[in-house]
Amino acid sequence: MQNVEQSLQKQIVDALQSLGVPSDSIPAISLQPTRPEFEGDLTLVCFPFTKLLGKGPEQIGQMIGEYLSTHGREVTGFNVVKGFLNLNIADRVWVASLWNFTQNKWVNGLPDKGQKVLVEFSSPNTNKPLHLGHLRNNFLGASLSDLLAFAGFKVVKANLVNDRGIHICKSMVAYLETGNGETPASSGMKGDHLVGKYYVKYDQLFKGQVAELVAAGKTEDEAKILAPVFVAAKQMLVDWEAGKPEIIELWKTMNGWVYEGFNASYQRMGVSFDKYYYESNTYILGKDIVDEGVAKGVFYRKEDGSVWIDLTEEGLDHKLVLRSDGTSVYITQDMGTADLKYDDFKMDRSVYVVGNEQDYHFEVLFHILKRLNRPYAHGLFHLSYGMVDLPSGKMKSREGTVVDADELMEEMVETAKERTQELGKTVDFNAEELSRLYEVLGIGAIKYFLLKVDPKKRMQFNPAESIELNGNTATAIQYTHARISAICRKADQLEIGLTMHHMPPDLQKSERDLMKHMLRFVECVEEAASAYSPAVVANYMYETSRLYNSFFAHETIFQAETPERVQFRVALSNHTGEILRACGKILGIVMPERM
RNA sequence: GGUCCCGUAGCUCAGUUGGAUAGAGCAACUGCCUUCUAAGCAGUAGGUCUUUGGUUCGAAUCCAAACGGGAUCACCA
Repeated sequence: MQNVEQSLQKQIVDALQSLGVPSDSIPAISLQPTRPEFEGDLTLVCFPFTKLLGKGPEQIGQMIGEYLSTHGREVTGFNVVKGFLNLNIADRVWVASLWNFTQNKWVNGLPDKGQKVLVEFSSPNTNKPLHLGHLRNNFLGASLSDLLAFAGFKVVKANLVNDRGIHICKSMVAYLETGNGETPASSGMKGDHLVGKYYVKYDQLFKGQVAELVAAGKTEDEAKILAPVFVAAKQMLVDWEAGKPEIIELWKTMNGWVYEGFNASYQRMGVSFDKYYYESNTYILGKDIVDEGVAKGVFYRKEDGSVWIDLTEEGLDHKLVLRSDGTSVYITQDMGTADLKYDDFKMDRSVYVVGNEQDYHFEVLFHILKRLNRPYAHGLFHLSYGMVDLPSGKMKSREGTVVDADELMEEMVETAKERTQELGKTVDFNAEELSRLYEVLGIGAIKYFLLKVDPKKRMQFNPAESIELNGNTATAIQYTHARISAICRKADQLEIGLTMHHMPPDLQKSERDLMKHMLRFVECVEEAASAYSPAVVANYMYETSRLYNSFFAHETIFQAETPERVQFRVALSNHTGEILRACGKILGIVMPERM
């Protein structure tokens, strides 16, 4: 498509010049796909030229149309409706473009861009298991990484694990008080779920103790500070920072259980990392940057010793970067970690996949790093995604409305299994093939469901209805791929080549529509990469699948009139399959050969 | 209250560098499996693009205000 458009754009510029428009006053020419209700393939909007030429848009359209059909080789006809010049493009141009597309092997990835991007995502707390919100984060981060890699960036995937702090101590306190030495092995529970159980336990203990204290005459606020489990958790945090051996030991043990659990979840999710950072190591970082900032005059110190930055020039307010007691706040260690990442990887860009509730935090962080003249400051990007809501609104752990990631994955794989069995097309699959298929379908469905929506937007998930397997879903796309694979298998048997080498004299509408869309693949990937949006790829993939299905339903492949036409349609199918696999690779969705 | 984000079919979402009569899927209703996989295809119905004003040849898209929803504004992380 790019070739066609570029060539036409040049011709249009020529046409305008021949009509007497000076070349330096010609605006950028943009062609758009012709709306289906009109005849034509590409449309030029002529209104912008009316002032340049002093003529009406229809007249201009007529003149440019005539120029293009007499001077160029692509345009075979045209019509002008109001100010819109609709151009018919010769079928052989589409076929040649697609051939060129396949020759370039763009379905394997775009040329190297010579830039490195670090993508930080997942970043879980080690006190509870992953939930639906984490799934969105992880799938976004993983697919963004694959998308950028596909688009030609060198990508580093980083996970900054929040493995310390008061929330971890809460689980530990509850475990010490009520755990009776329970372990994942003894309880049969996944490690992260076991630790999560004690985090919930802590909350129960805490509430009970607060109620008792209130009954004994304390105010609510006093009670919250005096509750013995809270006191114990705070003490434990102090002991942890002091390196008290038995606390460190317990911390390591319980975090170990959590990591085992997380690793199992990550594996099922198909998510992996190149680099792990741990807050237990990074939380001390950043204080030297505070000193540096004070010395440079970027920060200022108040009489009480606290350090601040004035961001009123940027439209924000004054922000604390170090407490009066000299301890760090969140942003202190984020400054330190930013430096650390750059020291480790010297990346050109750094993406943080973090929920939009932290928009303000990252705005502040990025401003600070710019003020500090960090060399990497201009490559920072916060991929801010919306939360996943339930029909009842926000997920609330206290109300038990959290959708657990492991449970959801299990349920969807089960749903995929039931549906597959109902349809009964997999009788010759062995047990291993079946379970792999259920996994691919179930996990794919969740991924697609979460990825097809623009990351920035909040989205809704209804747990009562499991994720659809019909319509705009991964399953339907996977099904299209399985159909294509069947075509390719049959073609193989008949010894028909899978790569395009025959040019049909004319195209059917469904063939042309599919081809025009296929030719937008590169453009789609580039757009998705620059928008940091896997959703662009997901929508493109669905449209590809839809157009193929339409082609598949309207045209016969192996019964086509001539052997050339059969070969062409086989090749068209095969190349569609390549595109679906490429999109699937970007989104982390496996395309099965059969289903 | 300040700042930021969002508001498109009954529901879930596309479409937003300004272009023609705003698109899919689900749900509802009609057709299509003796033929390459019907997890599909084709069709019907469903819209004052929250509202009002502005910018212009042209606005779902840009600007302003209002209304509605959400987030954030900690010496929390």
